[in-house]
Amino acid sequence: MSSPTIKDVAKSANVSIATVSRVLNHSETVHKHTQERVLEAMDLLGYNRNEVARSLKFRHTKTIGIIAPELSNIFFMEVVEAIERCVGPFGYSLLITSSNDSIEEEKRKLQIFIERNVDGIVVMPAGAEGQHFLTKALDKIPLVMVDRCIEGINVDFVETDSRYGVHQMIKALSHEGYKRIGYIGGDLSIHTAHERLFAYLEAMEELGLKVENRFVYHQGSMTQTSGRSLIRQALLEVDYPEAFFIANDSLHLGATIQALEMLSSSQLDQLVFASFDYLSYAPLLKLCHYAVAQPCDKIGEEVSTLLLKRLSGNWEDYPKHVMLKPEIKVLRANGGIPYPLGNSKSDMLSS
Amino acid sequence: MSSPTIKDVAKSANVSIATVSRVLNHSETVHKHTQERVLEAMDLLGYNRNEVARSLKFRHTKTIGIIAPELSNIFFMEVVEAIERCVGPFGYSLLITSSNDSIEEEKRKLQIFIERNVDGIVVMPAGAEGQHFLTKALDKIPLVMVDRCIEGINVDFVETDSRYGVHQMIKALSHEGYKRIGYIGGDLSIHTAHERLFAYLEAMEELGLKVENRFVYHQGSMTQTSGRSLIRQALLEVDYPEAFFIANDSLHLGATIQALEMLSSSQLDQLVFASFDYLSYAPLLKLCHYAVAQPCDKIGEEVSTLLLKRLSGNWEDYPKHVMLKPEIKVLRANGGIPYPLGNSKSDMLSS
DNA sequence: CTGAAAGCGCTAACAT
DNA sequence: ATGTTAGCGCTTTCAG
Repeated sequence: MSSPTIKDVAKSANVSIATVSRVLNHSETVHKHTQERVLEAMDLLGYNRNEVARSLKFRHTKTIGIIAPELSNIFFMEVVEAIERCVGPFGYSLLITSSNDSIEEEKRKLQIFIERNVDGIVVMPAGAEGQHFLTKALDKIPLVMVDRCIEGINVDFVETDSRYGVHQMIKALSHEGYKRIGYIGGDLSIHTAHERLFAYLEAMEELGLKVENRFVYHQGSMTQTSGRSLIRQALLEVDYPEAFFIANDSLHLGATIQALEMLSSSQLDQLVFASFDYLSYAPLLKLCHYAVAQPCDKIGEEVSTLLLKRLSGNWEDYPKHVMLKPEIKVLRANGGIPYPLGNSKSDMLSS
Repeated sequence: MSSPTIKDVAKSANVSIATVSRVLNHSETVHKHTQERVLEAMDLLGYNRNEVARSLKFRHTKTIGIIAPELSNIFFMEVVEAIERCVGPFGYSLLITSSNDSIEEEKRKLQIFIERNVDGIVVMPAGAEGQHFLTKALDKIPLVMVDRCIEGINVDFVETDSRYGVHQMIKALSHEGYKRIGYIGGDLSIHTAHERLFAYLEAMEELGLKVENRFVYHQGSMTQTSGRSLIRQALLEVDYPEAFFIANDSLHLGATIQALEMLSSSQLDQLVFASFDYLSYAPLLKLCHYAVAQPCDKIGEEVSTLLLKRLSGNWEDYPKHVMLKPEIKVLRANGGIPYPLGNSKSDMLSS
């Protein structure tokens, strides 16, 4: 009928449930012979430990809740995969859910995680609003944010150095001779969109390049659809710039596809991109001369380390902000040309 | 200190725990005034329901376990997203894990799911071995397989009609005038690799096209890396075919990138692909004339429907095999030309 | 070395 | 309308 419990095993092996529990937990204090009988009984009945009962007893579930804006995004999933590799060996499983880029949904999912007693939470926030992270229950649950952070919410946070990455992109474009560089990004309420726009502005200024506001797009979500429509607006102008920096891979994908559709091949030869992110299909983005590759594995590792540390009760450096250096890719096949890396404030990085 | 329980709330509101439980469960039989007091107490203490305790009581966890060969694969994650959309409204959360394409890992993850009392399981099997799915515990847990099935394991299963898709691809290529069509796939122990190879062979025969075994590759996993190395072998021959059918998107991606690296642009003009899968970056796969787009959302829906049905105790049509018709894409921008769809055995499908 | 019993947080008879 | 209590499956003192 219902799954066998230690009670059933105990009866079958003619011992008490305490003894069954002992062999389950590899206690040394149980007689060889008894142990065998118990093991046999377990086998016979097809017994499986009930983790939810243990969870109730121990007040931990050995699960980490993860909230991502979408699941079908390679970047997010690569860091999730890395997290699983890191925390899995410690017995943790992942409860993964999507916020669908909605704060409301994020709120709901967070509540579910709390009620399910997850031991830790990692979230890639959907937006700039984060009051829901201030709830009392979260005082006891380690929470680390990834990729996007929220102003006023001081929690452990790991991200890639956007500023460094963007500066390198603009520098590379400039070094190649481009003076007019447009920008394609997303709504400023998205942390990375905000960071990257300002880094772009800063870099342009530093290099003495003029920013043409008409070609600086920062609206909407950072999706493929948005990428298409933004670049479309630009390409509809007669005097659009030859180069664009694009703030993430979805936008980049959309922009490339749109450009391929709208432009003749000679026009295409005159259009160059540099962008954030470098994922599995990056080699196909032919207009791209330079890209910033985020260290997904490393991000996952850092998140896990932080989580495991908090889980073990160590809060000494809370809240910690870890900033990872990305790798700069020069796509020579597409026309990118190597340039001197680094700048006054950052140190060298291999490509 | 520790999270407040109904006990704390009861004390604070000066009622019994039963009453607290009643307001928690929206029982009608509690006095308005009492209810208010309880609600206030909850609010004051920051009470959250403990789902683990409820799970123990109810013997269900409201969670569905999902095992995918990898998480950073858009196809898998799109179906997972669809599943979440379908079962979420019924209160289910997803415990998602990767088998890393390893049977051993799959076995381990399955055991974890059983011990955690997931209510249902969906798995995209890593390989052709599936003895571990025969364990007694699974008699009580609905399990549905997706995309790949395992011989001898009769469970609910939903897949895309590979045969139909492949036939259409070969037909399209043939209609466009190609007579020599190679095949790039994976190890036959992978269900889809097996299905698609035989469909290819069958279609070639049906159309009176000669199969050249030298250019029929079916080995290794269906990954980007494998795609690169397989097409490389082909392109190293002087007389490689002008057209190839490729069995999935990762292989396709690898093959395209490799071809782009190895071939001159005039050689590239002479190379044509048709393939299974059509994902977000598909428009960039320039060598592709035709593609089979799997209905990810529909797959997720079917899986969910089946799962929910079993979960509600309805096993009447078990084991059910649902086969979904894919959509055929003609990539005109890349040179694909529309052709008469359908064949003697299948009915028409819009493109 | 083994057993009895309490308790983790909650629900649901069964009482009152 | 509300309180008392047993019990979900397990671990863990405390006794023997």
